[in-house]
Amino acid sequence: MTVDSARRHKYEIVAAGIRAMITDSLQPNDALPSERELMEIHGVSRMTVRAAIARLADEGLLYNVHGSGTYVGSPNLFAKAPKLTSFTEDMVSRGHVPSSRVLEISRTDASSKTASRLRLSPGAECTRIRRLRLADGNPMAIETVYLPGDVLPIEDFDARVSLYVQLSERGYEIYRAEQEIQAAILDAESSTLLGVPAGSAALEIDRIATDRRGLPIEYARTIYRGDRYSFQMAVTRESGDK
Amino acid sequence: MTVDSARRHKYEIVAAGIRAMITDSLQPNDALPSERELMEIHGVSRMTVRAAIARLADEGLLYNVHGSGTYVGSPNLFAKAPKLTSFTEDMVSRGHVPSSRVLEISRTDASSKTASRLRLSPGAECTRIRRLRLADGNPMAIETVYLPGDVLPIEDFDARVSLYVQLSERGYEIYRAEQEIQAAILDAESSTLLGVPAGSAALEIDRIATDRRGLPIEYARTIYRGDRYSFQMAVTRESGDK
DNA sequence: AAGTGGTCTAGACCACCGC
DNA sequence: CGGTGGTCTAGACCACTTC
Repeated sequence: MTVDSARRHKYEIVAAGIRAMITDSLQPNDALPSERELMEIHGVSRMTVRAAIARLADEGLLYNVHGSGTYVGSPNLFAKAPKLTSFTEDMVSRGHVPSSRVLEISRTDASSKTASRLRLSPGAECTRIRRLRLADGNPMAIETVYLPGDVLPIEDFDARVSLYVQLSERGYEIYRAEQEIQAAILDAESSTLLGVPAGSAALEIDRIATDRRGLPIEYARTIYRGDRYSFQMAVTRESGDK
Repeated sequence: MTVDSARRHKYEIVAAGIRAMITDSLQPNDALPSERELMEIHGVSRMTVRAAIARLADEGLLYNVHGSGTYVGSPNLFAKAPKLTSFTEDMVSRGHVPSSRVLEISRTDASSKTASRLRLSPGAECTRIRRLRLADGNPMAIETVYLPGDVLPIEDFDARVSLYVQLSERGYEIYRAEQEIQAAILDAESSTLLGVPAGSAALEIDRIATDRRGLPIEYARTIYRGDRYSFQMAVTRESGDK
């Protein structure tokens, strides 16, 4: 039984019902009952059925064919579209146990580049946190985070608590980010920290994270070991169209 | 005037109207008229207004705050969520002129890895196309594409026409893909082709592309010059939730 | 308390697919 | 042609923010 009585919205109940129907008795590319049939099955209006289906289609669990029907997606397509995650969340979702070692916490004046990324005036105060990030106790990445000074003053940072949780507690809710993924080669210092030979391949991910209003909250540069980390995602054609 | 009389759906007309309103007279974080007001302005029902707003919010142009209003997003957040693009489309959107040089076209028996990626039986026939990809005449990437033999027999391939167009003409509509982005280091052959020193950093993007039903159509491995190419995208938190 | 977006109903017509 | 998903209407109540 997948009944979840704690759900608040009807479309969530319907979505759960469809999920159960798929795992119980449907194969990839099988047709779902029509939207009108699902209305009667769940005793809801068509819009509610469609809201549930839209949700599941976003996840790649279903796909629609206009004029024909709604079908079950293929199992190898369940990989989800990329979303904004902290290192901690990312590692947990990959089945690793995350941890970290603080390399540096300091208050600095923003460089012109950092200032423009965080939309601060040049030379404004910011907090810089550099950490070695580990997965299952093994070095995975080196992360350098810059925060505007008033977002998280250096003296308030608690190394034992997830950064995103600390930010949330102070009223800064990260919502959106722009990321850039580049290839890099490890220098002597980084390769030593990560425990690989100098000159090894690495993945560098730069991120500017903002709240809903577009106010920059975090600029992070993370250097991942190329031999242990890759970035995976599902993409579709005609993103907004359809 | 942004009036587009050729639009088919009402929500597209409303969306165009909101777009014009933003560029004409609104600043980031300004509030939009309420949904009820927009109903009257455009003479449509509320659901139509909401469909238009949802569209624009997906693009990052707007954001909603429950109980408060709908607001204009920040201009630096207009970068869009990643979507499935061919090399040609990707380069054009970056403002480059794409071209390519065919290095190899052959019919091969799928290796066990390739076969499993394309969901073929091991040793099945497939078409392999290896091309040097250029942007503005300069080497940018080396792309190796594998297609199931019945999707595009080797003798039907036309090097002068975009691969995705050829596939579409044969009834294979690519819709979705899973991509993996990794760090790599160029070997002697690749670095020569790309015109950079051996040992340079590179970005490797592996892609399995399928149609709506999840049927694999293409497996592509592309090695990009690390000094000229980076992968950029916008991500949000709580992808499906909200 | 008033106004906002979020969910939901019970209908309707249209565009498209397959027989 | 009937059945399907896509769009749309004109209402309603709820959850939340703001004052």
